[in-house]
Amino acid sequence: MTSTSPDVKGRVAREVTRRGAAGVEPGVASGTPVESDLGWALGVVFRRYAKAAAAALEDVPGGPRGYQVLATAVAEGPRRQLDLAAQLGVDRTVMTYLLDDLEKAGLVQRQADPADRRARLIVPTAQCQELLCELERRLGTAEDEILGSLDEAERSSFRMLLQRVAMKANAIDPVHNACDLAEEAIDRA
Amino acid sequence: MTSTSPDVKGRVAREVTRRGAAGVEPGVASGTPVESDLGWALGVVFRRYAKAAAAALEDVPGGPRGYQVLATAVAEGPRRQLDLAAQLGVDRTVMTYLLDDLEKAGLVQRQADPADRRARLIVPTAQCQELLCELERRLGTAEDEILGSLDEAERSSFRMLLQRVAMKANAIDPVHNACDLAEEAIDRA
DNA sequence: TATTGTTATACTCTATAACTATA
DNA sequence: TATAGTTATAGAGTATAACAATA
Repeated sequence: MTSTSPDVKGRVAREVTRRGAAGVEPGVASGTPVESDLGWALGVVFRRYAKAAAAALEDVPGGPRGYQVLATAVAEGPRRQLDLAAQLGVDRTVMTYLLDDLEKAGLVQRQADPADRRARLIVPTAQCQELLCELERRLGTAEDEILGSLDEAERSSFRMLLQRVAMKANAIDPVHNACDLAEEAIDRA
Repeated sequence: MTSTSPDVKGRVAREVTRRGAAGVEPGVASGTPVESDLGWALGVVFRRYAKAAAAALEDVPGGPRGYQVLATAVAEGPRRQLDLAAQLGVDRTVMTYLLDDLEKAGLVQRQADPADRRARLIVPTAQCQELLCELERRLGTAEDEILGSLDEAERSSFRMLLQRVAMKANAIDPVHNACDLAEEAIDRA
């Protein structure tokens, strides 16, 4: 635990992102002095969750991303390929590869949109529905493990606070604007 | 906001990682039904923080990773290049490039380790110290913005709970084991 | 002419392997 | 022989650009 750092000055030893906004590798925290740091804790928890989720979704083509496509397609009904890409924040070319794999696995089908023959509607198969139920279960288990150090009351408190922070973060960041896109999609339908 | 999802089944529409454990692009949440999900919230908050940190550390060679190197070097004193790499969880080849840039910017120097002429000690310069103070300030501001939706009491409560979750996550995951490496380093010195 | 989706290509980041200089 | 560090190379993953089909 870098247990050898009595000379840390203030928050200088903080752990920021542990990999920038683009890296991948795990990275480990360095211990005592940094553990009071938000960025460090956030990074550790997030990566732990990401790792657990990736493990739970290992057999899904495209991993977590593939899962998101399936979940969205099931939850919101058949959607056009490009809308799906925009909503999930993935590049449209990536979406092509992703769907190639998912289709090959028999989890979705590409159907021509009767309203616009250029577009393809992504429709989940029955097999997809089944799989999602199982994945749901696994992800729930993973969540519980992550929050294992908190009792029930703390857990719900933590979830609530995190939710509020997330809501604000999401509101501030005008990223891809899935909301607007979704809205448009309704109008179009 | 995917405001159009009255038919969501259970937690099927949850947002996992929004990019897998390896992706990069931002990705946006889809709204109402998923906002009760841990993975979604975690992803949003983490990415928001990562983004803010990256922006705050924009002028640091190597970005957040470069910052970590500097912070560690300052906090723990001159360390050997390879130990630093192991501790921060970066590949040793990446560390070479990283240090090339940091050295070019006059933030660190590579000095031959008198105890082992193969090794290089990474020593921060005075300029590095100055820069770190400024970066500390910026990062603190970024943190405050992230937690802007919480009042003081909630903020400290959130930090505490997150810390506990992080401690456990960090303990469970036997990743690179910076602790052991650090321990070894002491014995060696 | 603009847009959906595909393909091919290029770019970025990271890891692997080979090399040097020391030990 | 093994290790610290460098360099060159190859490998994912992503984004850009050109293309076909349709609007």
